[in-house]
Amino acid sequence: MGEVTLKQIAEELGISVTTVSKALKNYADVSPKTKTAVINLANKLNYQPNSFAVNLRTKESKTIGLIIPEIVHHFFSNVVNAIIEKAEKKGYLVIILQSNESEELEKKQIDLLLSKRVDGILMSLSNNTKNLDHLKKVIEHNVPLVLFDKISKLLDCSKVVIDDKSAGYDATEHLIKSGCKKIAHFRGPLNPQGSIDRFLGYKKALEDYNLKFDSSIVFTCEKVSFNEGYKFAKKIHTEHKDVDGIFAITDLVGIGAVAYFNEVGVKIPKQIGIIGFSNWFMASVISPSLSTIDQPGFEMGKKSLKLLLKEIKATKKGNQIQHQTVVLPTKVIKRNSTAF
Amino acid sequence: MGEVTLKQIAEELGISVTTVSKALKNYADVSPKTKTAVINLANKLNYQPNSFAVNLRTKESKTIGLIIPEIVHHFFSNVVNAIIEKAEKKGYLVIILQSNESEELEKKQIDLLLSKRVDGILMSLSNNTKNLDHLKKVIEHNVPLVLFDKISKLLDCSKVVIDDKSAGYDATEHLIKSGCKKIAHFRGPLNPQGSIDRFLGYKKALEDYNLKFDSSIVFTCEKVSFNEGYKFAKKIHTEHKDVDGIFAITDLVGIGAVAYFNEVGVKIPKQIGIIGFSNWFMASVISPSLSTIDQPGFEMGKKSLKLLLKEIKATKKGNQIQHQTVVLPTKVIKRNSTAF
DNA sequence: CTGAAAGCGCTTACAG
DNA sequence: CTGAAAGCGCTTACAG
Repeated sequence: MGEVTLKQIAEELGISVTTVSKALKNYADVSPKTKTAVINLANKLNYQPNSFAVNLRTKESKTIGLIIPEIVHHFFSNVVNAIIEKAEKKGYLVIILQSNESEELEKKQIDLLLSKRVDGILMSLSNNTKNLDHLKKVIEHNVPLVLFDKISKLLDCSKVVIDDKSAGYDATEHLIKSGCKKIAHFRGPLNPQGSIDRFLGYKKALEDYNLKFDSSIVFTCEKVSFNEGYKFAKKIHTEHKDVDGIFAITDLVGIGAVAYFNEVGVKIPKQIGIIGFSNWFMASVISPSLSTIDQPGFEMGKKSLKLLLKEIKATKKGNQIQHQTVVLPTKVIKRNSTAF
Repeated sequence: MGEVTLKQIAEELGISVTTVSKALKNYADVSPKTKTAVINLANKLNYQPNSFAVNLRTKESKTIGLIIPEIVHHFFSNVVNAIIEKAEKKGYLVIILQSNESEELEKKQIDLLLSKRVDGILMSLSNNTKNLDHLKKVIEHNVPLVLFDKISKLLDCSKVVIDDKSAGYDATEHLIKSGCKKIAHFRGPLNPQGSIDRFLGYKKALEDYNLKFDSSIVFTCEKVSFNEGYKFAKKIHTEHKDVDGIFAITDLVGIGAVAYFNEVGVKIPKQIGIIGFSNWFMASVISPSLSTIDQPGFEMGKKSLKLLLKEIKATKKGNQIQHQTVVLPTKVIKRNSTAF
């Protein structure tokens, strides 16, 4: 199939490429008659502008890049869902890359996206990203960048987050108000700000309610996995019999704990209350259903994209960009794993 | 930041753009001295070829399109995971679009990808796609197309699938061998080939083992959801007390059934055996854990991509393409929801 | 070993 | 209202 070009239409109609281009773009200075003739022929030939040529001329790709740690993940797949759906409606396509929690891969991917000349980049940092030079490069290149969920406070760009500290506080407070007196925390890795903040919220809640903080019942998940939840629950059960509440960094970890206690016959929430984080579907259907914090993935994707498109538009116009940080609300979802 | 171009390098070095281009592409007919000088300066200036120009010249975008029904889905997110990971390694970027099970959207997305001039398209059909003209268009445009999982037999292109009929047979046979005498099926929607084939496999197994087929215990899921599994389980429990086995079209539906029976105190697998389909993580951690059919999503993504890249290469060379259909193996995963 | 020239397909400032 | 011309940044066949 020879692709139809402006030139072909022009020749067939005996007019210039310029006029064809203008007619198709509905410029005012083309006679209605010519316009109609061009449009009809273009339709008949099923003309599609060559986007490579358009890109080169306009210096826009109408494509945005998205980097997330992993796509097989309840929260991120929801964010992705929102982003590609909304982007499509606005005329943008989305290239998705996974960092697999690797700083090195993340660096390469940024270079890739930059060399592809995406119009903007949306991303959530890998847990292991410490050096931020690759991201500063994006900013220096004047490519709009919006960070969501896993962000770095050191980066001068727009961000969309939840308040992890207050969410961690709420989760812990919910356990306390459910009657828990000794609350363990299965925390996330040491590096990411989100898991630090949830931990700080946990600590603050204990403090406010006069419960002693005890570092021996704070366990650190490296992988944030079902197995870690299971393993730490076992540790609690065998070495810390007095613990009567657990705040798990994610639902998956919480579900691991639930599975362990179900197995050994410890009654939830009677003997121990458990709350997770994220509100993924699974949490609502296990038995007992898991109380959790609702983390609005779809909203976060939507908002991030909106901010990015705004910045892309501003950059194009050469306007100064006002970076902003949007904090999305979270809420406690009470289910059967906590008695309240 | 003014972008660095070949022209700038050429001027700075006092040589021609042609030579710069050749040096950077390691052509043989450039003196080592010139080559070194060019490469050094290019590195120093952090030169990146303008991909828009390269695309226009080479008529390749090094980008492939991927359309799936939905991304928030265990099976598809695994396929996507494989595709973007492998594509990146091969120098291809992936644009992902969701059809949301809409034929109309799917059509639009094909046009979008075609107008973006992706080098090839990977896709899994929406359940509601009946007219295939948009896909024939892809083939006519000479853009390589590989269908996976949800395919149409009417399309002349490469395909990667599982044998749904034999997998459905295996699932049903597993229930029979576990001692079930009256087996219900919570089937998928009427249109997609996969759910038809699983149903046929179910029917065939009943036949082979001399169990009577009874259409009143075949329920059709429109949404393939947890709620449908729950609802149909309830129907079974109240109206078909003699049913002692259920083959659910997916794990999610199966888990809905498990949830219902747990709630009303029906013992699984003692009173009723249940098997799902797909082997998503959740199936392994609910209680009782759900027996299922392992559906190799990652493998399917990997294989589909491999086929597509092969066809892209062949098309570029103008070679004739041999379409092929790859059937990936599935296997029964025995867990605690079936007694065997 | 080097470079002038053509061309990929489009857009747009400018002249008439 | 129309079109010739320049140009986006690259690649490559061709000449020397």
